[in-house]
Amino acid sequence: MKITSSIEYATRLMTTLARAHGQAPLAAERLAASDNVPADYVSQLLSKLRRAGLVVSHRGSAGGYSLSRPPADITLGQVVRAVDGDVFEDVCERYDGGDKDCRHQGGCTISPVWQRLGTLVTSYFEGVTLAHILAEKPADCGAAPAWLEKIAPK
Amino acid sequence: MKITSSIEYATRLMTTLARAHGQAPLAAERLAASDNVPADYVSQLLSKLRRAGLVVSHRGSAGGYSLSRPPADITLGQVVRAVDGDVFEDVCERYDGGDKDCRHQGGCTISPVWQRLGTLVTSYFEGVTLAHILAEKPADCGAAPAWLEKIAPK
DNA sequence: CGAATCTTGACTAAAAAGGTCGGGAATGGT
DNA sequence: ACCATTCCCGACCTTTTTAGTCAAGATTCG
Repeated sequence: MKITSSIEYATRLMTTLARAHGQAPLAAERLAASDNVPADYVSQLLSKLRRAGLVVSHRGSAGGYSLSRPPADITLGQVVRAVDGDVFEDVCERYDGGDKDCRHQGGCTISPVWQRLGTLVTSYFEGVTLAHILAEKPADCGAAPAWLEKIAPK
Repeated sequence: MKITSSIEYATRLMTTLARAHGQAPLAAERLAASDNVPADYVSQLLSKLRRAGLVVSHRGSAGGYSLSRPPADITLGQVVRAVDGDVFEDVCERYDGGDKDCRHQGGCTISPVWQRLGTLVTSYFEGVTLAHILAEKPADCGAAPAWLEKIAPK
């Protein structure tokens, strides 16, 4: 299980856009450079983010992208769904387990485990907004900022 | 993000073995048939599970596999690690984000989000044992059994 | 008009997932 | 001792997904 590059990249782009919220739009090429993402790939991701309604674009010189709404109103879940489809794919639909082990037969003790994990991950993503990410001061990887404690207490 | 077939299959196999714990070993071929997993694939998975010390094998006729310890002492995390390596891959190691966005530069506001998700998923997997899965009566997919509430309250 | 910028879809290369195959090495029953 | 049964292991193959590239076209601003 892992975070794909699409998700990583899109999150970086959105974070950078969030930082520039209220200011002039940022061109794809500038975003690519500042976030260290391949330029042509950025366009693709931004298009998806636009189709999902998370960013708005302006063409022409001085054009570019900006957030469609305040950082606090955009969740990571929305970003992930925009670029990668479902946050968590339903395993029961892919491997139906023949006669014994999945819901298609109505008797299944394993599925609830996957279902609940899906819920857990999905609600985690829904709980994190761009504003959360911005609010936090740069910190070493692995440090758990305070706001995360509320979403995912341990 | 999704559950791979290796994980799904391995979980089925382990659950079946757990059900037969204390009884005679089960041959790979029988396991394959009862869990509806390709036979040659099963062997591969069982070998990995054995190398990880989760099952023991017996050769010869009447041979087969059985759990190496009681179902309550085997977690899903151990199963996942046995067949798929890390439960959750560290995204920071793959995409280092150049100068700005990751720990390599010591300033990173996004990484904690992935780190915490990793922790969340990992500890979820660690919290579920084969005994938990066995204890639950067959139920429709999506139903959340009581014991899951303790591990992943919602 | 023309430069800057987005838009789209097709294309490709590399990696991972998913699965297959075959030859060999133990083991237990008879 | 023999032999069927079963595990053991690595190499191989196919398909899907991921990651990235490219080029032609459509808008917009100055």
